[in-house]
Amino acid sequence: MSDVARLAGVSIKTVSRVVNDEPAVHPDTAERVMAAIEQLGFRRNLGARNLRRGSTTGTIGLIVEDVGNPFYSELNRAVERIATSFGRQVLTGSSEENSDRERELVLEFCSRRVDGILVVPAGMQHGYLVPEMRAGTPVVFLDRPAGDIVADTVLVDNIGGTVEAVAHLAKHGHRRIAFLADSPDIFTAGERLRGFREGCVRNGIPFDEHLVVMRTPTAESVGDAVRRLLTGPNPATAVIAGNNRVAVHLLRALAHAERRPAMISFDDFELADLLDPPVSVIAHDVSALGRAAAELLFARVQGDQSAPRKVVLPVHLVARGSGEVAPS
Amino acid sequence: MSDVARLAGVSIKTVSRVVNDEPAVHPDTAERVMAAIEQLGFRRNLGARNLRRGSTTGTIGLIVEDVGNPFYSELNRAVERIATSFGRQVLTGSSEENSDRERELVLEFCSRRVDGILVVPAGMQHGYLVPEMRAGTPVVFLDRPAGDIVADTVLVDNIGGTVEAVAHLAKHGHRRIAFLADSPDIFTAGERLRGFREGCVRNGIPFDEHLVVMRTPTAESVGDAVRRLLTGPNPATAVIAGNNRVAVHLLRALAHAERRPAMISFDDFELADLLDPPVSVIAHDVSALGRAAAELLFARVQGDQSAPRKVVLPVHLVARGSGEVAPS
DNA sequence: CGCCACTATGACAACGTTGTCTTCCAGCGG
DNA sequence: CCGCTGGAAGACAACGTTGTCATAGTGGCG
Repeated sequence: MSDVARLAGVSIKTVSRVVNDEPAVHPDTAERVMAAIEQLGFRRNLGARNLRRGSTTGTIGLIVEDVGNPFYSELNRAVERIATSFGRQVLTGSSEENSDRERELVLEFCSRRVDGILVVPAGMQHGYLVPEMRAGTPVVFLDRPAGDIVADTVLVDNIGGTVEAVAHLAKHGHRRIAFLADSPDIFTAGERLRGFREGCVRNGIPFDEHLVVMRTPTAESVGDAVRRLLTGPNPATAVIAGNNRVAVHLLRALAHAERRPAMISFDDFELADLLDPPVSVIAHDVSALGRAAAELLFARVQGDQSAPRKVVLPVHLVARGSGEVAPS
Repeated sequence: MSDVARLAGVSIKTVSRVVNDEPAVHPDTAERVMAAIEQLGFRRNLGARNLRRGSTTGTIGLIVEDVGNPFYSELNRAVERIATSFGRQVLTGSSEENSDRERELVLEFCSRRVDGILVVPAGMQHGYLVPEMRAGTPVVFLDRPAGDIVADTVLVDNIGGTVEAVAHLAKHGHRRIAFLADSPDIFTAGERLRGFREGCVRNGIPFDEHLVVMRTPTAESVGDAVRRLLTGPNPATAVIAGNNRVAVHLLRALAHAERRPAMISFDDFELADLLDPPVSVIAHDVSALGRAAAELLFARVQGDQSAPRKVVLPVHLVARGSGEVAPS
């Protein structure tokens, strides 16, 4: 800036006035300054500006499990849209389902003085956030709640959705329904399991823990589960996939099976409708999830001091065929 | 920091020494300072630190068309991995295929003094980048080249891949091959069209521009194209989809068609192998694309001054069935 | 002609850090 | 007892901005 000032023959303050479109600058002077800016390729340093003004940095942080997972990237996009509408930029990070990494990312974002943080938490302990939140950084949890603190949270109806899935399969005659989900450490997986139990109870289906497999979904883990649950003397006739990753691995494992069970996936996913048979899903609006969380965050950023809110978004069953197969 | 200093009964500089793990601080003093930091929830302001030290901000910018598109989110993830390994954070932004928005994002990132920028350019004019690059912000273009400046670029072999697709279809007897791609303004779409022409020439297929449709892919635009190209007296017997978005819309448009053409998609996509028939694709390693670009960027960040590089990554045909259908 | 109001500009401090230099004090050898 | 060394800590300036206040010039009005 001082280079610009020297070149334009004005003081540094006048340059500041010009870049900030302040009035009270003579048009000729402004012209000279602009020319100097152009010539030197000057660009004001936002970091210094924010420091001096004590203003917000105009950034928010978003932490998800994996920005490459279509579910989270859709979330990311929805958040970005809202952020853009509020003139903010988004710092993203993948926690890789590791609570240490989550913590590291959050604290790093706080050091950067983001205006707020959206987090799909990996861990169950969030005490480390208390000083940050007290210091004025709003935090909104999405898809999963905070472990041990009260904070704004936006979730989907995990239990209700899974209950509905069980009911749907029961209606089509299934009595042996398998439940394949991610590790029970993950909130959504645990809740969906609860919904699964509840659904069994409500539909008079005896809950059989041998039909439940909860592990980080990989081709191997899901393949193993499929072999175990769907063969033998008393196999499952239907499967509920606890999330989109499980569903994809499940589909691949079933691709060459001689007998395919009925199937319902929690989470919709691209092309589910074009498979053969099309995959029935418990769908929810991922964009709405991101939007709701981001809007809540910006309300906080703008000073909303009301009590922490908990929002639960609805889910709905989309019957496409795979869940309507009768047991054989 | 001065609050911490006051509480610990030391000078502000000593606090600085403690938070920076500098030696020459008495253990007892350090203890007192740490306690004060804990008690006050102090977190050092990275912005101020970077300003004072004149160091880099530890962030890079990534601009893609749409962070929600699985192709770009995979790219994003690969970039994030490299960035993390270099201790950097990633600011992301979606240009929405709008060159003004691209420019805005780039300049905003520059104002924030990112250490470097990765961009999948939307526009063809990048003169605005010259001052920024001269000022020392490295920029690497990925998936598409810069319009009118020389800069590091990482691409995939668009032409070669499409030539291969045509050859494959020709080998299975197709002579009327349609080419459906995104708007010709987009570099990759244009290159793939060139590959398509070249493939036709090499295989003795007369190039028929009526079989080429290049428009932003939506359900409508692709649906229209399908109706036009695949019905009538002399329909196409095979289709090449110019990218993953076109492919998805194409599949949906073909879902209920009585006669399905052979099909090959440029870009692999999730579940392509599980459709019926499985979709043959021109695959390339999206993660490798992001990795290569990010590694090149960090080489520049660390002072590599060599001439701008242009990297072209290979592609390969994955035959799964949809491209091996004989013409009817 | 003197005073005022107003416009255009600049000097200076401060934002939260950290690098440099200085100060203070204890311990030690001569 | 003196001077020297080295460890511990502080004073101060500076990073690139901008808010506040001061200053210089200009034109109008009584």
